[in-house]
Amino acid sequence: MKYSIDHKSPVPLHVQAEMLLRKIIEDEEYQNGKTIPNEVELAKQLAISRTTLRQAINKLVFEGLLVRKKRFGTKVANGAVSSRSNNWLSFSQEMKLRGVTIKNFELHVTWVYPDETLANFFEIKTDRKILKMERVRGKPHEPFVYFVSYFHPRVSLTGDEDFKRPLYEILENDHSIIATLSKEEITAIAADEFIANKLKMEVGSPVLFRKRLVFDQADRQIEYNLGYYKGDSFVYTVESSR
Amino acid sequence: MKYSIDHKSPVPLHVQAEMLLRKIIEDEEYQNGKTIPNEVELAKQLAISRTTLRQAINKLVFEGLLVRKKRFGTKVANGAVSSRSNNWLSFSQEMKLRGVTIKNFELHVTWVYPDETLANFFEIKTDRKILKMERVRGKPHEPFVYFVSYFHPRVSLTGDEDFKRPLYEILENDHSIIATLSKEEITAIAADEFIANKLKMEVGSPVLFRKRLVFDQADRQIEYNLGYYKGDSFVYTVESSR
DNA sequence: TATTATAATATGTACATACATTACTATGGA
DNA sequence: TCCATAGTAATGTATGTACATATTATAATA
Repeated sequence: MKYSIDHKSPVPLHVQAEMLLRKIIEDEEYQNGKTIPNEVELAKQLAISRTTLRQAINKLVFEGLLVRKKRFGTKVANGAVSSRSNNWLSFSQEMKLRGVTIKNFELHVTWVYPDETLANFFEIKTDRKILKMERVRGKPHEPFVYFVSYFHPRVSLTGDEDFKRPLYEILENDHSIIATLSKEEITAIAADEFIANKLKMEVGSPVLFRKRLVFDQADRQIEYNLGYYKGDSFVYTVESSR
Repeated sequence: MKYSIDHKSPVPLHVQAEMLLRKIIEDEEYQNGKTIPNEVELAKQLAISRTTLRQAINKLVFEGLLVRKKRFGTKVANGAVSSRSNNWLSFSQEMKLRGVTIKNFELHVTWVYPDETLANFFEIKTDRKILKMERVRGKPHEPFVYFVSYFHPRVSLTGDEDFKRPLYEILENDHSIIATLSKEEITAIAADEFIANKLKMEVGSPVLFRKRLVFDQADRQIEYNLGYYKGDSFVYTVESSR
């Protein structure tokens, strides 16, 4: 059998089923509207109950990767290919998909006192220093994002870690923090002198401004992130479902 | 009892439970980190099985409105207040929440032949006319969005319907089409003459440009929507989870 | 006092089962 | 030929049950 599940593994069956379905989704065979095996059959093949399988399928339907249709079956959604919970690709991964090689060619880490807004968001006092990270990304001589991130003290970054690795990887592997929720606000602004200088563009040019609040699995504040994206050269994609 | 479920209603119990939970989420009482009643207890109170209740809770956890914590219970997520599957609020609802009264003060409906891109997206031929809808929204003398929407022929709008009602309501009630997925691309651009005129702003001012592809529950193309939001005066919010 | 078991309480995982609903398919009669 | 009807194949809804696991509070012990 092409796909199977390990009943002795400590990984929950429905999680294994979910991962397995993700593989199926990436499988060429199922890309062109071909339905995946029906629930009853697939459950039997994997030797798990239909209920358990359904739990996994539900999650992917929620993410918009699978589409159910009564009597017909369940198929891979239109354009689900490279999706994989799209919002959560890190910046560098995102860019890689678009065939752009990205470098952090300016990275600046400092410890600062938070202002009112920050202290309030993190629920800490203003005399507690936090880590501030600034990054300019893009190709040298052609930057297109300027990022500023502030991290909650509980993340306990030293400032010396290797920030060339994706940030979410560092958090997951080294700090066991899994970011699960983010709230974002996006608007268009005109570049002021500071930003224009960072992005090597003219003052007044259109900039996509994104504020992102990142929370962990227990809904605790992790990161406060501001991004200034050079207009035109950057497209932000969102996928939402209900 | 404050909340209850109607077992005779044709509405599925888990859907009723979900709606009920949404009410609980909006309830002041549960806003400040207070846990909602535990699953076993709540299921007993509502006279439904724990499994069914869990189905409803899961959905809201997915949406990021509820947070589970073993031994502690399930609580309303940080800042879930006005969320309610945020992405899917219609424009006017969204604005209402922010205390802004919105009017469609310019509405223009025509039938046009699709260009290559559109025909390709809708999977129709270029000689098949489709409905084009243009809207300027905001307060009179202070517009802040210019929308262009194209609809797939299967939506069978006549062009004479009352577009003062929210669009998704029209689709759901009158056409039994439920939009379930949208893909969006957002970027910042400088207003050209046409847009500047529509939004009563200067040429070159920053504009948030949003392209939105809307699909129905069966993953079929429904709407192709372009939005030009006046910079600064509009903030686009996104909530994502994994 | 400090440390270590233990109990209690909530969610987490998993199964078997039954019947409902939907939408397509085939069949049979007018 | 056409239409009504029954069949059937998939997902949808719902329950009852059992045990696992994580976390906190409390009690027992060193």
